[in-house]
Amino acid sequence: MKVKLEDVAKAAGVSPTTVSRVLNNRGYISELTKEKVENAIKELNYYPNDVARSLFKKRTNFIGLIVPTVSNPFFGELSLYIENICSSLGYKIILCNSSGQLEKEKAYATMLIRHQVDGIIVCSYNRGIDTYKYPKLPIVAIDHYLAPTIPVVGSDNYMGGKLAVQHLIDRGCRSIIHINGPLELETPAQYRRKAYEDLVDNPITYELQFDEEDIVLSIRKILTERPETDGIFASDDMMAAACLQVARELSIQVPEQLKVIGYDGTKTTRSLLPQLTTIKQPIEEIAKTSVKKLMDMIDNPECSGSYETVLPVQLLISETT
Amino acid sequence: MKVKLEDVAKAAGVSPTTVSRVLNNRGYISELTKEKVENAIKELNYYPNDVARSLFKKRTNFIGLIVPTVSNPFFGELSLYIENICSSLGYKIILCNSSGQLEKEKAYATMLIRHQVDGIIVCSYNRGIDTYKYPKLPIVAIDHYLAPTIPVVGSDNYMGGKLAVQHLIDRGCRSIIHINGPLELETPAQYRRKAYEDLVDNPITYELQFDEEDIVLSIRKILTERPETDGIFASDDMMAAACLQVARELSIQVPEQLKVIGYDGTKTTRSLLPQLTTIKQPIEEIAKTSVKKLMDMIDNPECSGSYETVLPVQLLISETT
DNA sequence: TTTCGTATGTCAAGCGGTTGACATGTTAGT
DNA sequence: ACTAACATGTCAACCGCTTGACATACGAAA
Repeated sequence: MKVKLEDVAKAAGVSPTTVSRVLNNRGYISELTKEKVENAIKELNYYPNDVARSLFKKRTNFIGLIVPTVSNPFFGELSLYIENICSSLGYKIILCNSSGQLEKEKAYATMLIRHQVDGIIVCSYNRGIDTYKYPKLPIVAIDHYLAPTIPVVGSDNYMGGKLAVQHLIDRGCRSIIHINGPLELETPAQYRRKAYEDLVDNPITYELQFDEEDIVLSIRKILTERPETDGIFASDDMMAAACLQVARELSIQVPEQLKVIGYDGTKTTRSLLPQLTTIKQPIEEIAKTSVKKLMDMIDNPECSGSYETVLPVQLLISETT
Repeated sequence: MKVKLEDVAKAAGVSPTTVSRVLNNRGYISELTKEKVENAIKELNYYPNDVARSLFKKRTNFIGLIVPTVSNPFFGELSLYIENICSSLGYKIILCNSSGQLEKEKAYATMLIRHQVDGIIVCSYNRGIDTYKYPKLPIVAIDHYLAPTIPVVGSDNYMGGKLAVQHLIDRGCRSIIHINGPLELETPAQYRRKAYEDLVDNPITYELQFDEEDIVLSIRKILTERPETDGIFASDDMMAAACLQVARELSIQVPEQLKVIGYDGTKTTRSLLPQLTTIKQPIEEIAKTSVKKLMDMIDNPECSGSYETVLPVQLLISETT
């Protein structure tokens, strides 16, 4: 049987209440008693049961984190920062990889509520999940509009798109295309596209819907069909990498014949593919801001605060443009 | 106030016991009652409190996952698979990024025990954390020897090292060095090094201890000091990428003058740096096996099963060798 | 008619810890 | 000697749900 508070009390020769007092630093405790209790805890190898504690306190110190997949460098990095910050604040992360699937995301949201999480950070695709309307559950969305009442933290996507496209134009590109994934529906990321469409005369946007192999396939098709293309603004670095790969296959010289710019600028990308010109998102800032916002909402259930936070992005020029 | 089981009972005009029966599919319930209860649940927007349930059941369905950092593609991918599999089995993941720091890892282990996790999967560096000796807590380690009793799942590191080094030799390298991080102490990954040292006449292993910039710095130093080097076996793809970067800086032609082989072969690396020759670890298999093993231990507290599982690796030849 | 399986209800204990109320005793300060 | 502050204890309620025990009905099969 597991050691419980009562056992500690017996071993220390004090009452359960006293042990609880020591554990929670409440009321009056003499140094002596405190030591006795602490010794008993060590000797019995006692760990307080946080499930019981949570039940009583109605506070679990759990935060749900829903991302499409942590294996993507952007979300991986974001998750790392979010987890680190939360951990330093005494919160724990329940990790959910939704794969961008509505059903999965719904199931995760339900699970999180049942587990009485204190709040949720969502950076996944799907709208209209009623679960998010659960009374006063603090939720922060990263780069996605979930509902009119849910605050959004993200980077300046319009500016990012503008920086990227303007850079391609400055480098002399005349036939620029834009490639993005299926992710960008109803998200602030649509502003990247908006910027592209605002800056370019005959904007052509490709929306690639499938998994990786399909993406390479699609890009090959695009580049073959539109050989005049001399600039690609990809909506993330993985897409940009796929473009570079296809360009190599087709013996298209980058950056001479074709310039490619990505988006995200994660550490991983910068390590593995430092040649890639890209727009760097302030991932750590996004993490900090979302956690801070969430904490505000948790501590202050009514105050809504600013609805949308937009953080600055940065153009990282390298060798693909 | 939150809706509770009792409220549902009232709304449905039945007893709490009956609601619980519907919720848990126990005992006799007529279709009619079931419907009444389910309707009440929907109308009241009721979510059962899993904290209370866990307390009673002494089962949380939580699995702790300790990794150095999910932002590393290898651990990110591993975490994704582990989470997906667990999720499909009704388990939730508590994510812990230890940064390889002993103190952090200890704190995480304690936290997980307090939260009554049903099991822990560890793929972090540190040995000798007493917490892992907590009575009969099911633990599986990935690629790390934590304690004599804790089962280890990993890939065939010796074979991986051998494949890598033999490949370099076959490609004509005569002066091969090995670079690894600080991670490889007391881990099966040391066998990669062992293989290297077994295959090469004058083995020279560099252990890089610091963060990324330092790594690039160190590699630059190494390549400058040992210009005769014509082959590098890096202990992971990130290191290999750093080598490639430095080679470019120093105008060393890869693969003509220098051949580089990495280790891990994650999807991310294969997307961002498809040119890299590397040893591919069976990440999904590692995830599956560890989860399965953990589940066995959870369901079957005594049975220990095989202590070490070794999964096959694969040489992916590309353009850097 | 008896008995069994079905369907529901009431009740109370329990999971492990927290907390407030209240009692009692010890010190120290005035 | 009297009052506070300090130190500890007992007791019971509570967090929300589960479960076993037990009671009560109803219809159907034996």
